[in-house]
Amino acid sequence: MPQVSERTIGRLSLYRRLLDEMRAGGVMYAYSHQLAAMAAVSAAQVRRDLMVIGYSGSPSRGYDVWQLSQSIGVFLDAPVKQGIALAGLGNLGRAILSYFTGRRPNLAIVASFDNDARKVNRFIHGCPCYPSDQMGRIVEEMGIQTAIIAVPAGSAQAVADQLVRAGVKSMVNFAPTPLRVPPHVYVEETDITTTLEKVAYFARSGRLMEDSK
Amino acid sequence: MPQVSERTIGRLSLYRRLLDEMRAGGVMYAYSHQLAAMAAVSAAQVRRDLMVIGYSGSPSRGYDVWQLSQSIGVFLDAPVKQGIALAGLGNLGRAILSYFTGRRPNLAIVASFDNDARKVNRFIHGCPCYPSDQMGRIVEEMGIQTAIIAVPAGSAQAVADQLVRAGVKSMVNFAPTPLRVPPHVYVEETDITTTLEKVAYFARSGRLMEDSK
DNA sequence: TAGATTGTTAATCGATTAACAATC
DNA sequence: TAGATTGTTAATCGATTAACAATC
Repeated sequence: MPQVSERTIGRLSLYRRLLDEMRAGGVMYAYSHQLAAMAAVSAAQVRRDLMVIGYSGSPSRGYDVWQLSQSIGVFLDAPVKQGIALAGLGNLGRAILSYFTGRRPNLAIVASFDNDARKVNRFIHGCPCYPSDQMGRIVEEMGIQTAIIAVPAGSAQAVADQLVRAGVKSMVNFAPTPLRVPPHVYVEETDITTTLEKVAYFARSGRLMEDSK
Repeated sequence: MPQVSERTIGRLSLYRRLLDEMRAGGVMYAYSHQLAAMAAVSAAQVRRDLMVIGYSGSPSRGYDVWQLSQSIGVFLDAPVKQGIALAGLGNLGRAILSYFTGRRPNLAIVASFDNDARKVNRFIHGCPCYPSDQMGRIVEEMGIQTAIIAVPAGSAQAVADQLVRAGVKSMVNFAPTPLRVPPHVYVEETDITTTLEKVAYFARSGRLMEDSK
């Protein structure tokens, strides 16, 4: 398998979503420039990304929508079921859980953790919720390698450390504090305050976009 | 004011958060390499970013933590109060609202919108919730230029169109469908499915990180 | 065929890093 | 002073785009 950059992975995921929408609309073939317009990238970029995963289009008809969606799936999806752990079942944790449940066949949040006695030892959105102090043991036993951190900033680092010790290899961090992890662990930071600050800034200045046109 | 890239804005926001933590811990001066380690960038990058906003450090003591935090604020923060609209008060909308309330003095979610009769015409987390069909009028009257989209995928584009017509210039989109907007509008896409797919991919392959070391 | 696409390479572009004289 | 920092420029790196022969 080729070495694929983070951005390419993100775009492939997006292409698949767009393709699935097209397929639902009865479209059978798509040209690179159509996909490009929807994904807001260049047509050459689309072609290059698809080349990377070894998929070819036809000069006359473009890309077969269904087959391409399948090919992206082969590349992106877990070959076997891959469980995800969710730390923290506050508003955000529950939103993620309810939103993600059932989206991808081989990718599911299989265990969640919280301190709140009212949530613990129950099923929430179809997912079992365990007490936080058993997180390390359960994650290790289940062989979970991916985790979502949706706990308050104050406990995020401690939770991350526990997860890494339990064998987790990649995480999404929603807590507003950057995590320090060993180099072999991949962390995607998604901080809402930073995002809002950025967006508010561009609402005021707006110049970057104008200049690029 | 200089032209500043999207990434730089994001890093500045992060530096400020780190500086504020340091300040809370009683630290008065910070060197570029300290900030760099915490933000996971190079020291030269930190220096360059701070140069961009016109802030200088001292070769002997590094950067004054309090003054630097202030300087970043002058650059990043809204000079006057800047209101944000929130479309959709499901789990995710409420999580964003409760999380962001009171974080930034001049940046606040001042109006939220939903269809649910049980939420409408009440204050939720201190923010008024209005019926969705009045969104355009209210956003326009309040002069709101930034919006958060936290509605289901099916209605996201229609909501975005309404917001753009009402004068919104930048948005954060949490709905799992890319938005089409005029070129003068800035949109930050934050799709949780894509993020999870990406992170799960790197849990399996993990090669990108190993190679970069 | 003619036309618009494709895969693929070369050129471009921008961000990041490395290097170094100036500074405290 | 000596040492470690700083601001600032040049070199590097990687991603993106432009270009074009090959293809249907």
